[in-house]
Amino acid sequence: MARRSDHSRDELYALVMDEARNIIERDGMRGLTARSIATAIGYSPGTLYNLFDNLDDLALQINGSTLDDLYETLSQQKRTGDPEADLRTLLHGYLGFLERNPALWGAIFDFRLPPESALPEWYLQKVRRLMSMVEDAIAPLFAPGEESEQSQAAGVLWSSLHGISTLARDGRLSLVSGQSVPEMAESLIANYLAGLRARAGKAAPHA
Amino acid sequence: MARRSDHSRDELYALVMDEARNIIERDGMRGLTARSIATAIGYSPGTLYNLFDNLDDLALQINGSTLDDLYETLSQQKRTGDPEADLRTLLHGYLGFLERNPALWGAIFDFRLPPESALPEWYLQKVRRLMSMVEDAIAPLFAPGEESEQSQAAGVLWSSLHGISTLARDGRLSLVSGQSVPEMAESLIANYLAGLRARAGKAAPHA
DNA sequence: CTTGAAATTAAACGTTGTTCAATTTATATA
DNA sequence: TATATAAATTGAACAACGTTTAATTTCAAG
Repeated sequence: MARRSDHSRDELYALVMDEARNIIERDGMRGLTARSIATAIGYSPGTLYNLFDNLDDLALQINGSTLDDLYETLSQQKRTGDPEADLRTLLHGYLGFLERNPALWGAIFDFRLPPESALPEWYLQKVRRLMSMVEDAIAPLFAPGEESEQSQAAGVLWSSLHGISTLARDGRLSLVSGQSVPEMAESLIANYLAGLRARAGKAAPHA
Repeated sequence: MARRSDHSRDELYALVMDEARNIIERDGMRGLTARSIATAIGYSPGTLYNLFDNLDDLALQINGSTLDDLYETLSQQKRTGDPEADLRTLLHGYLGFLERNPALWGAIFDFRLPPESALPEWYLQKVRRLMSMVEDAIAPLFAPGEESEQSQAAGVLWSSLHGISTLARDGRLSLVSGQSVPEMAESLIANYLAGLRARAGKAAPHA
């Protein structure tokens, strides 16, 4: 019925986000309901709507913060300048993150906003920031003026990796004998880079 | 309250499936509710439970039939025996299907069953059957005894393609200038195959 | 013609996301 | 310090959801 001073607005926001993360990691996206969050933190469902537009907004905030987390993790890695080595470093950072936060990472792709509505710009920027890490790693393989090819290649690598880990998560890839995500991802990187290098060897030397 | 003879059991099943497909293609997975299907076909919600275990089961049946549709489509294509050509044929069959049934195809990946429960065997077989088409296409690149590498490569190609089209669908790939799904997919195939061929050139010749 | 199984429904239950008037408190102003 | 204003919180309500069940009607078999 009334105003409380248990938590500041920011504290409450953090409280909600933390509890939401707990629930997602425990019960998946299906368990994330307004009431489950509210009762867990000792507030009423209505309070959530003072902090978030709706549950979709809340989910989007969660996913945004997960993207930030991954970015922070990968940012602390060292780069060598060698594309394959750096890509593999990124890969294992990514896989480690995925292992530590499987459901939280899965939530990024479980979440679908209502059709016709697009992801907000602030969210897309977080994705772009991650993808440009890949772009930087493969930069040595491209000549000046090939920025478009470079970002396309980064996009291919990024989304392919996403595809591999996503299908693996659903068990949709438990097909033949021992196909592990790291193995498949390594295969992707090694072979795709080989292709890129071959192309560069033929086409690049002009300047 | 009573038995009707408007439709046989099979007719009713088909009626439900068709209407479910309509709804998914119009409103996405979010619009697929027991009541929306039932009222559209002039039955009551309860009737659905005479045909399906629950809505998850219904969704799984829909997705299974979508996998079948794609398989039929791809099966009618001609193969040449050249891996790259055949893969590109498969790719464009896939992309065409995706263009004709965007939401229906998306439903396959939107759908998440409750955690801890796995996809049924009959469903996984439909996925495997599709993936083995890729496996067959790249067969010439592998020597006898390399079946494991071959199916791994098929898995990589399949899930990477899935990743590309999925991220594109959500607008998560509209990043830089003109990155189209076909372009990215072609890049994936061309470069990954180049890598495979290079490897084969070095390692394969033993028999 | 009777009997039993199958199909269908209305109604109900518990849960969901979301809104809103009412209420309490904190803060700013005079 | 008293008072007005704004903010925060809630319970209660609403419509929609998935699902179950008892009751009812019809079909098919004996």
